[in-house]
Amino acid sequence: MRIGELARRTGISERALRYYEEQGLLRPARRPSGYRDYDEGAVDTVRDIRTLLAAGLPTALIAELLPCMVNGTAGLAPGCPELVPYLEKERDRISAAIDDLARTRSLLNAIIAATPPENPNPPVCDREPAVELATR
DNA sequence: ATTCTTACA
DNA sequence: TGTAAGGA
Repeated sequence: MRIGELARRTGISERALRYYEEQGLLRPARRPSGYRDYDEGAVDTVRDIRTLLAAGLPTALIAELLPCMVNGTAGLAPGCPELVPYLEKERDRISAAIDDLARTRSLLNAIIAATPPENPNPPVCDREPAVELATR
């Protein structure tokens, strides 16, 4: 099938599918026309790629692990025990990131909590804002 | 009509 | 990642 059909059947944009190929996650054949030609298995492969990306794995690692993954009753799983350490390493990296953000949040909370009580008479900011505050 | 590559108000 | 441009 061509990229359009795969995009439809997976719900993934053609842009993303081409990106996955660029990252070595998909290797579709090419037609004489230059059009990419995906086999049926590509549908499942894309699903697995989405799963792994959602799990926070970097594309470089996904490219290496993907061919070794299998589908057990519990879903996508490592094909052999040797892969587990790689997954655990990523999990630890994510845990560390969560901890970092938690610390950042605490700091921000402290700043917010330090807000002065309601002022009887209006504003005290005499300076003009250095930049426009984005309205998002 | 589809897809391809390249590039970025 | 979206999207526009310019070709096949």
